[in-house]
Amino acid sequence: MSTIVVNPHITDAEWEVMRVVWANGRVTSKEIISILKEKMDWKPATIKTLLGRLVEKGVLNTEQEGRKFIYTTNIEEKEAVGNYTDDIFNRICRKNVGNVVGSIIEDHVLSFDDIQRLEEILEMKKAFAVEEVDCQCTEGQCECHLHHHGG
Amino acid sequence: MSTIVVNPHITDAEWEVMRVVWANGRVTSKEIISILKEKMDWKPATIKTLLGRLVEKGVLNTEQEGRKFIYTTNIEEKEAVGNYTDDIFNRICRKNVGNVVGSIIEDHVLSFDDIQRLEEILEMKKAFAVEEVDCQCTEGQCECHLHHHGG
DNA sequence: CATTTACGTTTACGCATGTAGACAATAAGG
DNA sequence: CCTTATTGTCTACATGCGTAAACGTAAATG
Repeated sequence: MSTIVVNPHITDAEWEVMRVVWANGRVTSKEIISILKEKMDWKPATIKTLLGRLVEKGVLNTEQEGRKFIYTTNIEEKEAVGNYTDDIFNRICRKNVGNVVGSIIEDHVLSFDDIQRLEEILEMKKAFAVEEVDCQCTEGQCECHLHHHGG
Repeated sequence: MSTIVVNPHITDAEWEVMRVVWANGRVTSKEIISILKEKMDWKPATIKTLLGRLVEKGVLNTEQEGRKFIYTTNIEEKEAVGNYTDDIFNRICRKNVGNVVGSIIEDHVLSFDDIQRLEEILEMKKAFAVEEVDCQCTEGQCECHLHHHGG
């Protein structure tokens, strides 16, 4: 039984549905519709479409239970979030990752525990830190190469 | 002179073009086409379309210089990246921001300087840290509320 | 058993996006 | 001045996405 899980794109609208599935584990369309009723100004049909697409893409599973279907996820939230964050960091120069992380931290509220955990992670990262991060950008797509052709 | 800069969406393809503009400041379409020639398997026409759309959206400026146009950005990279990162953090529970940042750090190479800078930022954040981050999710979209209705 | 209700599937449609050819205008060169 | 090359604009088209109505089918209910 090999569950092949690829990396399908979860769109904005679909993500709203996925959050409900991730938070609740086993849900019916009815529950999802009810939970999203207020936040999203969607007709039930809209959610049904999204569910259909998510099943089609293999992001969600269905098990028929009596007359209704139970939806479960094939992709954990952590994984989906990871894919999403990877997208960002593929859009910037690697040399810049530290700065972007810095900005993220500055812009968000953290708990004491969060901070402590992050400090621990940083402590561990020191063992693998480099003098200068390697720029992997195509020449002309980041400033790192500027000194190569004297601008 | 008030430069009103909104927050238009920069698509994946457009981003490739923007990176060239951000890295080089003042560029012609010819330069962009040349820089992206190998990385993206695009016909020159494709880049022209993207440039047109970016100008239309107000992301890029054009100044006519002789026969050709010089493209310059209206939106700094940092800002665009910020918009992008905000998207992610709007997709997850605030309580989870710390963990996501932790994963990002774990997954990327950092320099000693990066780590030190991040440590400094964390140090400063301690002054504003909270005991527990406030969950702002719609009920049913994250696990924080689970204990409210005993599931 | 007939009717109503609930739920998934099919169809629909406009706008965004990736990709690019065709066309127009203008500068350069002969 | 006419031809050619260059560069921006217009048009095109398939697919993805947001949004939703219509439809079919099966379960619940009377």
